[in-house]
Amino acid sequence: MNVEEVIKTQKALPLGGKTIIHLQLVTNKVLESVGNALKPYDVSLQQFNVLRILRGQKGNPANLSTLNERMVTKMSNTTRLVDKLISKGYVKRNVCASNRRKVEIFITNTGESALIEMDKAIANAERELIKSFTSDELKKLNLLLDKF
Amino acid sequence: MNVEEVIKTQKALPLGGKTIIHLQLVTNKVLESVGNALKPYDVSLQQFNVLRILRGQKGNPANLSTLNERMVTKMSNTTRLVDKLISKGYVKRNVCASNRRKVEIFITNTGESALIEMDKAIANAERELIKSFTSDELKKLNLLLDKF
DNA sequence: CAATTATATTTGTATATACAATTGTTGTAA
DNA sequence: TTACAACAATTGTATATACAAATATAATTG
Repeated sequence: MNVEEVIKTQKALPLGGKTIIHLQLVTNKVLESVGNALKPYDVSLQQFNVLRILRGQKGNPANLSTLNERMVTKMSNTTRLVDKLISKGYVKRNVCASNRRKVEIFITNTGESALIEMDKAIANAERELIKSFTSDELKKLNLLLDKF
Repeated sequence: MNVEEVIKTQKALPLGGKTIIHLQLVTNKVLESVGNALKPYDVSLQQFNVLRILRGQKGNPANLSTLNERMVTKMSNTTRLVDKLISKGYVKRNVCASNRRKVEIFITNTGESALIEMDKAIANAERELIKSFTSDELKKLNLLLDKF
């Protein structure tokens, strides 16, 4: 992906600015590809992400603040995101007995099995995205990204 | 920026998936920082981007399709984005005389001087974002991003 | 030259996101 | 024990974005 070509600019961009734009373009591509992979399951990347977090809880419930902390993008209205997952039957929500301010959110069996399918789709999309990288290059890339 | 720490996961992520998440996290940070830099000028990153494209035209008008092609993120409703820039007095729009389907969009003098201020703010934000990088590292990062 | 197709933009609508205000509950200190 | 502050989630509202449909103009073709 050549930045100058994608945004059709004739003059070379300064290195810093180019990097910033480059990151945005690559991330756009990633989000589009991953979003498409999830389309058949009618969930957004955020929703998928929440399902994965809930599975990671291994039966223990998560409350909203926990979800918010662990999501890739914080979005303040996790309530409504969970509402959507509930309406699809993928998660359940109870008021926490010991502290009625909190809620307990669980993934359902339906959610778990749907998630297994989504995992496959996402794995394919990811494999396709990084197909030009060697494992060493990916490591280098992660080390560089760590510097941000 | 340590991915596992940010999303508070205990187990190590697979390299490919980690890279994908890493890119999102870094880009979130970039967008937040750049967005904050533009806040005093009451323009979004997209709007700033359009102003820069128009300046690059050096007096020549741009029509909507040209803008769309050159924007970092395509968004289909460039009309309304331009509406907002017009309401701020930063750009002007005329119907193209030779082809009445097209519009001609120009940056105004007000827009040019505002843009100079925004440039400074963006340059500061970018400098801050990439402060831990050597120029060589930035080059390497761009080469790796090209592989997507 | 009338009808059709292609082009360029605009508009409508649904969904997503950000931010602030509100509600309900719990903890705490006078 | 009654205020008051802190906490957790929810709701309201404005703005942003994505996608499809509609409008207006121009080009093409029989």
